[in-house]
Amino acid sequence: MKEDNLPFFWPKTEIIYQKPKKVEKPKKDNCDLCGLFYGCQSPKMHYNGEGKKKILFVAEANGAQEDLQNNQLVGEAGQLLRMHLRKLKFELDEDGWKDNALACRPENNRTPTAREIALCRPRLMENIKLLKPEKIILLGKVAVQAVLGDRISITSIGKWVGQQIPDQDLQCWIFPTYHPSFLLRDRDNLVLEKLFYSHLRDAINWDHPFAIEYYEVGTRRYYEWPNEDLQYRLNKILETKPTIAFDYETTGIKPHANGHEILCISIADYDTEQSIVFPIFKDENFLELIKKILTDPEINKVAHNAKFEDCWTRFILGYRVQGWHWDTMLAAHVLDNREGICGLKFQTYINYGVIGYDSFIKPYIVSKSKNCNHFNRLKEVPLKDLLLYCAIDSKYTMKLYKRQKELMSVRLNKGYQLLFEGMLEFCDTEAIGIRVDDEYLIKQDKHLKKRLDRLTRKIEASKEVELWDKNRDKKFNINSSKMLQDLFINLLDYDLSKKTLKGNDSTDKEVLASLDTDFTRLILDYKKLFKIRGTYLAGFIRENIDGIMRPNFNLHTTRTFRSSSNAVNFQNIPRRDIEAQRICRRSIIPRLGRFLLEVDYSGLEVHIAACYNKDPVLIEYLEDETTDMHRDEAMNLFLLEEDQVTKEIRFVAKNSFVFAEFYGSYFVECAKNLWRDIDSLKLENGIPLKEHLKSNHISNYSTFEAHVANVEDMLWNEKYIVYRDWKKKIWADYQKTGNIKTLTGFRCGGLMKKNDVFSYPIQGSSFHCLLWSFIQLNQIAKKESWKSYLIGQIHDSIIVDVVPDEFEHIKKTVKRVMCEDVRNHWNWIIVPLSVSAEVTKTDGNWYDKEKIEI
DNA sequence: ATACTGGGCGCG
DNA sequence: AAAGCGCGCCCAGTAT
Repeated sequence: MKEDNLPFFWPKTEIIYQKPKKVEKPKKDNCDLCGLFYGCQSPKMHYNGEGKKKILFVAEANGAQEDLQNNQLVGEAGQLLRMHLRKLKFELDEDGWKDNALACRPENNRTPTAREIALCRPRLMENIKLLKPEKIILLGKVAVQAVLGDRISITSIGKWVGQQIPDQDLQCWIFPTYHPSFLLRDRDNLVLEKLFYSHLRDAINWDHPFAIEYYEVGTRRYYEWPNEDLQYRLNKILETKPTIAFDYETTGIKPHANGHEILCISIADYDTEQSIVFPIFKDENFLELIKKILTDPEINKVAHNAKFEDCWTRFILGYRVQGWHWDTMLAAHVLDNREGICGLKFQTYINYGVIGYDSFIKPYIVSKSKNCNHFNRLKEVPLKDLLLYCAIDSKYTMKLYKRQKELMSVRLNKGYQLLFEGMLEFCDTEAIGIRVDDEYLIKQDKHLKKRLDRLTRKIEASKEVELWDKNRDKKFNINSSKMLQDLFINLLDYDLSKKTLKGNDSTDKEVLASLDTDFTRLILDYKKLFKIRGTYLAGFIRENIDGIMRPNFNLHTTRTFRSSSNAVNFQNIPRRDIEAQRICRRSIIPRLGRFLLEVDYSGLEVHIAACYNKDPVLIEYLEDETTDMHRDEAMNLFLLEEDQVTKEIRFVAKNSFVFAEFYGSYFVECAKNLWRDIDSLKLENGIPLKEHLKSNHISNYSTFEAHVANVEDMLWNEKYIVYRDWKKKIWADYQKTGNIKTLTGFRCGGLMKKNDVFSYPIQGSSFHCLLWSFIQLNQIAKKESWKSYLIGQIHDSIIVDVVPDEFEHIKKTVKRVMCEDVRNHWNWIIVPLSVSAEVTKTDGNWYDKEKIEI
C-alpha cells in the first residue's frame, strides 16, 4: 500500500503541519547593514516589560521620548495606549512585554523602510521565540510588516486590524490593530478610537484555546484510475448526497482558448472536513461519475468563487453544475466589506493561521501576459504537490463555509443571497460574452498608430520639446506626467492651478485644457488617442477569442456592494467623448441578425436617495412628472425663468451642482466647475449665459461663487431639510455603531469618511435594484427559452442582444420587471422608477444607436 | 524580472 | 473641520 493510499484515519501521530520554516538566525552584520544604531541614543533597544499576562506588544520604532528614556511606548502614543489598557485593567509594563519592529530610532521618526524592517526581523523573531507569548498585539502597519511581512505581502493595515489570528508558524494568537499615534493624528475620530479600544479589549479578553492545524492529515490523493477506493468514495457521495466543497486547478484563468484543461479536482467532505483529490482522468467511466456528482441538484456544492468552477465546468466538461449552494468568497465579502479580504489565502490565514501553503505553486501561476486567456505553468508542477495544494484549498473552503454559516445573521444572509443569485446569473452572462468586430479592431488599431505617430512627430517638433531637449538629458516622454510637470513648471514657468493627491503639481486634462496652447492641445489629443488604443482597443483585441470577449462581472470586490467588471472592464467604455465613443463602441456588435438593446434606470441614485432620506420635497419632485429638480436649480444658479433653461444648462446644473451637492461637495468646488462649464453656453436667444449673469450683477467669478454659496444654503437649509437631517442622522449612527446598514441587507463597516457614509448605501442599493431585475430577467429568459441574451450590465443598465422577433415581448418584460416587480419585491422603494432605452440597428454596432419609447 | 506606488482617466 | 462616491486599467518610476 502506497503511503498516499492509507485510510484517512490512519494514526499519523506526527504533527503534519511542517511547512519548512526559514530559520533566520540574526546575522552579526544585520545591524551594520542597517546602520540606524549609529544615530540614536538607545541603540539596539532590548525588549522591556514583565509579561505577567504573556502578551507581547509590537510597535513601530522608538520615538524621541523612547530613545531618551531607553524604554518602549513611553511617549504620547504610548500614554494613549496605556490609558486604554488601564480601562481593561491591564498594566503595559507589568502585564505585557514591549518590543518594536526596529530596535533603533530612525532619524526624525521617519517610517522605517522595508529593508530596515527585514534586517531587524530576525531579532524580533528571536525575542518571540524566547518569550513564547500567548498573544501578540501588533500596533500599526510596520509592526504587521515586521511579524507577517516575510510570509505575506502587507499593502495596507486596513484589512488586518481587528483580526484574531491563530498563527501556526509562531504558535500564538496575533491581534493587529492601529498604531496609537494614528489616533493622535485624528483625535476627533470617534469611530477610530472605538475600533482601537475594541481591538485591544477583544485581544486582552481573548480566551479561545489555540488549535493546531493538521492540514495534511486525512487528505487522500489518487494518481491512477481505476481505483477502488476513489470509486467507492465518489459513489458514496452520489448515494448520501452530502454537502461538498470542490475546487479545480486549471491551466489558466479563462478556459475559452484552445488547449485549456482542468488539471485536478478536490472534493471536501462536510463532516470530516477532509479532502479527496485526483487528476481529471481521461476515462469515460470516471468522467461519467464526476458528471453525475456535479449535475446532481441534490448534492449541495460549495466553492470559493463558484463562478470560476462553474465557468470551467461549462467549457471544459461541457455541462452545467447543478446544486450550487454557497460561495465562500461572496460570503466573506458580505461579512466584511473591507478591501482585499475575501481571497482564500487571506481567509485561511486569518481564520486558521495557515499561511504560505501555496508557496511552491506560485512560481508556476505567474503568467507573463496580462491576457486572461493565456496559459499558466501548473502542468509543470509535480502532480503530488499540485494535488496537495488543491486538496488544501477545498478543505479550507469547507471549513470556511461552516464558519460563515454560523456568522451570517438573518439580515446579512438576505444581502448574501442576492449576491449569490446574481453571481449564478452572471455565470450565464460571462459564458455568453460580447461579440466584437475583430477585423475592425485591427484596422482601427493600425489607423490610430499612424495618427499617434503623426502627433508624436508634431509634438517633438514643437518649441516646447526643443526647450526640453536643450535643458534635459532624457528623451521627452509624452506619457510621463513627471516630465510634463517638470516642463511646465521649471522650463516654461507656468503656474499650475491644481495639486495631485500627494501634493504635487497636476498635469491632468483639466489643467492642460486651461493652459490652452497649441502644445497642450496636441498633448491632450495624443493622450486621448493613446488611451483609446492602449486601454480599449488593445483590451478588446487581447481578450476576444474568435470574436467573442468575455468580461467578468464581479460581486465580491466593492466597498458598496456594487458590481465591478474586469478583463476587460465593460463598465467604462467611452461614451461622453463622441470620437472616443465612436472608435471604441463601433467594435461592439450584436450576433448575426440581431441588435443591441440597452435599458437604463433614469436617475436611479436620486430615487434611491429619496427612499433613504424620505425627504418630502425630493419625493414630490420624483412623483410629479411636471416638476424638474435640476431645471429648478438651474433657474436658481443662473437667474433664469423656467422657459429659459436649455437642455445644456440643465445638464450643467444637474452634474456640477445637484449631484455634486448630494454626494457631499460644497459651493467652492461647485462654483469652480459651474463657471468652467457655462463658459460657452448660450441662452435660446443667443445671449451668452455669462453675459446674462453680468446683467444680473454677477460679473465675475467671485460674485458668482458668493451666489452659489447662497443657492447651496437654500438647497440644504430651505429645500431639502429632511435630506440634510438624514445625513446628520446616518453619520451619528455610524459614529455610534461603527457601521451602516443598507436597505438591501448589507452592512458597511471599517473606517469611513463622512461622505462615504452617505453615498455607500445609496450607491449599493441602486445597483441592487438593477441586480434584482437582472436576476429575474435572466431567469425568465431561461424559462421562456429566449434566443435573446442578456450580455452585460453597467450599474444601472442592462444590455441585451436581441432577436428581432422577441423584441416586443422583451421590451414589455424588461419594463415590467424593472419598474413594477422590483417595487413589489422591496416595499421600501417608495418612489416610482422609470427606465429609458436605446437600440442599435440590426447587424449594427454599439455606436449607432437611437432612443426608443419603452 | 517583479511588485508596488502615483498619476491619470474611462464609466456610473 | 472638511468639503462628491464607487470601480479597473494604463503607463512611468522606483525598490527589491
